[in-house]
Parts: sequence; C-alpha cells; structure tokens
Amino acid sequence: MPKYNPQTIEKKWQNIWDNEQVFRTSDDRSKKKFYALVEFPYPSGEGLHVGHPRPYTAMDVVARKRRLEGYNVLFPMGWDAFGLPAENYAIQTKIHPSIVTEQNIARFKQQLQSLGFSFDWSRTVNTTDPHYFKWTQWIFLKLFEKGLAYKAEMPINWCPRCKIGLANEEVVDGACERCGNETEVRVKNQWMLKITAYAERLIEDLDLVDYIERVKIQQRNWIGRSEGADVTFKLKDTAEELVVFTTRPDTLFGATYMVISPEHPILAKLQDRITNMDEIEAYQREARKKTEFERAELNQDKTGVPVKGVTAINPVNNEEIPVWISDYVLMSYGTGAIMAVPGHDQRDWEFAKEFDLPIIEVVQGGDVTQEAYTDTQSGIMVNSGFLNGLEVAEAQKKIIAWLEEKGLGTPKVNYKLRDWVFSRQRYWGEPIPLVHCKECGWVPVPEEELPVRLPQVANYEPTDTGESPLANIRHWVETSCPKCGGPAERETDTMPQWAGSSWYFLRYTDPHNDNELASRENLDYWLPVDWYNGGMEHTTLHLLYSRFWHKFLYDIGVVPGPEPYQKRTSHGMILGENNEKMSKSRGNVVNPDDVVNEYGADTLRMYEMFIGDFEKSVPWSTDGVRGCRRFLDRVWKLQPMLVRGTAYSSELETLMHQTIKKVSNDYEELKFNTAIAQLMTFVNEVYHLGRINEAEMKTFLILLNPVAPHITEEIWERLGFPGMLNEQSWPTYDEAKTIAQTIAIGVQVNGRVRGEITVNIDDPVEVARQKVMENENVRRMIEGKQIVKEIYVPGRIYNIVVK
RNA sequence: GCCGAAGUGGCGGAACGGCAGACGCGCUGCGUUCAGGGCGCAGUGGGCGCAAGCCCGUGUGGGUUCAAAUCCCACCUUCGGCACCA
Repeated sequence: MPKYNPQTIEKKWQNIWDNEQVFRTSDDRSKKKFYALVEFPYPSGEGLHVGHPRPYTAMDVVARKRRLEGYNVLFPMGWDAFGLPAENYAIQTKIHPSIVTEQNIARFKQQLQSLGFSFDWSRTVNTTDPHYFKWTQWIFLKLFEKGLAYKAEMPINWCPRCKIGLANEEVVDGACERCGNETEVRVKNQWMLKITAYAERLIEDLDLVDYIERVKIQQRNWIGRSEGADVTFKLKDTAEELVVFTTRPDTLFGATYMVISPEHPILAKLQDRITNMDEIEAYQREARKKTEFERAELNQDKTGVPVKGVTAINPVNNEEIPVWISDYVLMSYGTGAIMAVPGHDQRDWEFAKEFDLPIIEVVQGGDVTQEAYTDTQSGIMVNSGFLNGLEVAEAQKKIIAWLEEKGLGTPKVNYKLRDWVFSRQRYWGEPIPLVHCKECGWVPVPEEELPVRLPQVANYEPTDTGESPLANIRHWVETSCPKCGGPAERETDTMPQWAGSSWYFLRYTDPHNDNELASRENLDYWLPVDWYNGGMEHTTLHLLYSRFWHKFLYDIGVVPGPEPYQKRTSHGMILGENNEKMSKSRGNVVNPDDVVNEYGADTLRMYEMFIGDFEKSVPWSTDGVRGCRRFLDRVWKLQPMLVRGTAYSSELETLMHQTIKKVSNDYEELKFNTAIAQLMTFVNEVYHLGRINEAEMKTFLILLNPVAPHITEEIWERLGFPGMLNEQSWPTYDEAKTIAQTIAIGVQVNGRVRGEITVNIDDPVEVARQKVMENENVRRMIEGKQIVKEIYVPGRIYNIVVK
C-alpha cells in the first residue's frame, strides 16, 4: 500500500468530478430539490484566506450529504466583483478594473477548486458581467417605475478619504466601514430606495423564516419599530401647529416644554414672530458643523436655545409651554419635534436641569427632583387630570381614545430604519440607467437598450466635489431623451456594491437567461433558498437589502414567495494564532494554499470543521491542523484491516449505529466538531479491534465523505467497492441498535459517585440493586446508616440516599 | 444606557438534570533491538495518600432537587449589536 499522498489523489478526484460533471445541477423538477447557498466573495487581490473556507466547507458538507440523500442540489458560487479595491488599484495603475477583476477571479476560482468544493461551476455569476448587471439595472428601473427609487437632497454620510457617500448601514461608530476614516455630513442630491415602505413587512415576515435568533433580533433592532402616537400642539396666536411623536402619550400632563430639531422647517415659517432669530441661526450653524458622530457620541451635554416669541399649548390642559431648539432632537426621526417630559425621560430631565425648566411627576414611584424616574412600564398616574389613579396601561388606552376623539392625535408607528442611499460617485459600479431631460425630467433608459455599459475612461479619480468620474466623459453623458428625443444627460452616479448581491441567488437558478432575470419555472422550482449561511456582519446590510428587493419582486410578480431564504445560519470568524483578527498588518494571515500544499485539502477542510464551535470565533492552530492530518493518515491505514462482511459485526454494531446517528444529526446542526469527534472515536475503536469489515468500512467512508471527499473516494476505489462513493446512499441507523445492551453506570450514595456496576439495559431494578449491594465501596459508605430512598434510572445512574 | 451571546483543564472544546472534562492539541512514560522523526500503546483537572480511597473542582454568592456545568434568583467579567430614536 502506498503512503497517503493527498497531493496526487486530490488532483485526481477533482479532475474526475470535473470531467464527469458529478456536481452539475439538473433542472429535473421531478426530483426534490435542495438549494444551499453561501455568500459569494469579493475577489480581492489578496486571494483567499483561511476564513473563507469555513462557511464554504460547512455548506459543502450539507450539500454533499443532501446529494447522497437523493436530492437535486443547487450549490453555486459566484463573484461580487464591483467594488472599491479594484477601482483604487485602477487609479494607481491606470489598468482597467475589469482586467484586474478577471485576474483576481481566476485566482479565487483556482484556489476554491483546489479545496474540492462541490460547486456547480457552470452556474457562476459575476456581478460585473453586462449580461448580469443588465438585470440589476432592470430591477432598478422597476423600483423607479413604482416610485420606490427617488432622487432627494439628503444629508448623507460622506467619507472624505474614499470620496464617496455611504449608506447608514455602512457607517460604524461615526467612521467609514471600509477605511475607518471619520465620516462627515454632506447634503447631496442622491438616489434613494424606499426600503422604509417595507419596514413593517421586513419585521413581520421574520416569523415566516427559520433564521438563528440573533439574526432576527439584530434585524428587528435595526429596523427599530416603535409604537406610539402623533400628538398635535397648537402654537399660541398662530395658525401653525407642531406635531410630535411620542411613545408615551399617557405622560402628556408631564410635558412642560417642547423641543424641536435645529433643522425644523417651522423655524423658517415663523421667523417673523421669533424675536431671537440671530441666536437661533447661530445655533443652527453650530449644529450643522458637527458630524453625526459628534452630535450623537461625543457631546451628550445638553445644549439649546429657546424659541422666543413662540409658545405652545399642551392639548390636555391648555397650559402654555415654551418651545426650544436642541440638537438632541433629530429631524430624521419621527416629526423632528418632541414633547419633553422631564420627570420620566433621562434626556429631557438633563435638559430641564440645564435650563431650569419645570419637572412634573406623572407616574408615581420615584423622586423626580433627584433624577428622571424611567421605570414606568407600570405605575399609577398622578398630576394628570382625568388620568389620575389609573394604571399606565389603562391611561394609555384612555388618552389615545381621548386624543382621537378631539382630533388632537392618532396612533402611529415609527421606525429607525431610513431609506437606502443608493448612489455612489464612483466608476466601478452598475450605471444607474436613467437619463435626465430638461423637458421630461428623469426618464428610464428603455428596457431593450439595457444594459447601460460603462464607458472606457483614462482617469478613474473621483472628484473632491463628489462627482462621479463618469461626469467627465462627455460623449457618454450626452445622449438624447428616450421620450422626446431632445438633448439629455445620463445619470453619472453608479450603484453601491450591495446592488448586485441583492438578487444574485435568483440568477443562479437560470444564469444564462437573456430574456428575463430567471425563468419563472426555475424560480418556482428552486426558491426559496433552503439554507443560506453567511457572516453576521451582513445582517443589517446585505441580508436586509436582499429581503427588501425580494419582497418588491414578489409584489410585482417576478418571484413566487415573499421571503428569499428559508433558513439563515452564521459562522464565527477564524482568528490568527495570536488570537487577533487575521490581517496583513498583524502578520498573522494563514494562506490556505500553504495548508493544502503541506497537508492536503481534506486536512484543511477537516480542520476547519473540527476547529471548534462553528458559530464562534476561534484562533487558528497549526498543531490542530497536524492532528487532523494524523487522523486522515489513520483512516488511510484502515485499508489493510479490512475483512469480509456484508453486515455490521457484533463488536462494532452499536457504535456503528451510534455513529451514523450522531454524524447525521450533527451535520444538520452545524456541530461538525462533534461529528468528527465521533468519527475519531469510531476509528480508535477499530484500531483496538484490529479489523473492520466491508459493511462498516463503506458506511464509515460515506459518513466521512462530506468533510474529506478526496481520501474517501480514493479508498473506496482502492478497496474495489462498486461505483463512485458520490453515487452511494446516505446510511440509515436503527434507533434500537444505538443502545448498548450492557452498560456501566455510576452508583451514588447521597449524590456522590462511590462505585460502578455493569448491568444489562433490560435488567429489572432488583438485579441492579443486587449488584450495587455487592459493591465493596458502596457497602462501606452505607454501612450502619438508614436507607431513605433509592433512585434507579436505567442506563444512567443508581443513587442511594442514606441518613 | 438598551438588546443579545458567552464564562468548564495548559489550549480548542464535549456534556445542556443522571459517573464533568468526549474528541483533538500539548505534555509524560513505554515500545518500535542507537539517536531523532514518524508510528503504536498507556497516562494526563487540583490536593492528600504506598495503596484502597478521600477531599476540592464548571466566573461569584444564594436557592430548588435524591442528583445542578445544566433549572431559578442576585451579582461580576468578556465579546457582539444598537444607541440623545422621543
């Protein structure tokens, strides 16, 4: 027998799988389908690192298991290839991003193939391929048609280093998610997508899907649904009103002043009445200068200016209350105005203390002169007129009814979620397929003219004014209006990277279709994705965006269901050996190529699955890799231990059934580490025994195959088993045979282990009891004491309680 | 501040009411008729003991139970998400 040589056998089997199209997906709709999805990578110049294969291997294990279970499996891979690194590289080198992208893709593909993933490579999608982004543009036009894409002057987050506008989701702690530079606020004319129109359904429909709980929680958190009421406050001696959003209309009697955002439009309307306009304008200028970060994180001290000459009327008691402006009230949430209830709101309390405004207790329980009393989910109302003495919950019902009756308020739901800033002032992205005509306004490029391709340019630099490099390509910009034929200009902003990834999983079902984004038959068959594994970092970006697009496509009848992904799971990060995040600058990056060359792809795959709890971050360990290689060596050396046998031997039968059960279940629950531990236990047992029969060997190889596909195929072939391993069926187990007939159990006295007995699982209590009483040590422990109670749990424990 | 997850040997981790530490790494010993490596076998939570065995032990303090890493209450720490969201 030759030595185990992964380098040769892995190449060999990869070629066989490729030549025989073993993992080619068919559209045979008579078979039950399984759609397994992993997030497609951005093909960076750095190539793969060992973090990538973790989720890929996990889903490869599931996909391979499903095929052996008889499913028609779709397990595709593609390239999310628009994006800044290729563009930045182009700025430096003047090499077109498409060339660099192509090279990077080739390298990524070669690396992925060397790991033996069972992707159907014939279905690869590439977001930068005009045949693909034609449909990205098509979806955008549909959104535009339905009024869900609109252009607006918006204060947006601007990254001065990347010279690019960012979506809220791309700003982390006031800094650019990509480069870490602090972002600033700039008012820009931007394309926006109305994701807020779907806020409610994006929350509600989480009930329809099987996502891990932390993903659902984070999405709900991000969307930030909050129930309350809009309440109207009249302004004394004017025709104007201020509408506020509050979650606690029951505390209206405690509202002693109002605060509006410095950007609130009423200030301009009432400027003639306001007697301190200078002061207000000065404050507005200050507020505008601050970044979101400064406004939110750094400066929690309350500042503000009273709006002199304007007085509001509290609708519940007609009290006159002052109006202030302060930057702690945001124009972008609710109505940009609040009623301040300093007795029961921390921020309002601080503000009231700062400016010496009255504080009234309306929910009993605290001491509002000392601090805001916010533990008010329940409590008794006081100082609240007709609400006095009521429980909070009753008061809420009563006040809302009262407000509605008087026409002073209505129930209202607000969301923290904002509309999606969809334009980027960049070259390397999908052109937004719209034309601006002086006569007709924004006009869509006709469908038959899609895709709108990127022009060749010499210079990729973004401009400091924030205009796209495309703006300088006059021959591309200048066009004619599709509607009136007059002169018109193309939109020069491009789409964000999140565009192409919002629907790529649809394209996999029918990747070469030139007439539609995918045929309805294929979408009906393959959707929804049965299992989608990806990173937690995409929970509030990609995952939310693609659910939004999918719901929209559902509404216009393109896709068959409201949710794209039936099940969503997530993996932990792989850290460097020093327990820090892997990065070039930290010098702790492990390259999968090196691991494959030294130990083999099967070892890498196995280690990635064995390394620890799949859902948690874990440091890389070179010694751990060696351990997995050692195991595969031991598996290889099972070959000479083979004996004949078409049924499991009596020595291994129980363990065999236990192993089938554990491995089958654990693969489904992402507990690959314990599945592999079980396979190791099995091999250890075979070594003790010194032999393994054909039936056992076959089952073992099939169980190990999803994790280590090459070595298992090779051994299968070398032992002369019929066909290829990948054509076999997943083994089944008999529950009854997973239970050992004789078993050693612990014997406790007063809950402490004092001995061990070996019993037959079917032995009656009396037999077990007799064996317990024969035990020397147990006898000593109970001697001279009175037995109060005896508990026998067959197969588990025998416990004696003595006094 | 709010929401969530998690604290178990030297390390990654198992067990999720029933013998804590499966499996792997590391370490120790023995064998493989020199060494080293590789491989095989055995051992490996701490303390006491020649041993049989005993005591202690799953972040901390209480509680429930015949029995708690596991369930309940309070707290501490770490990590992740959100955060002046009215």
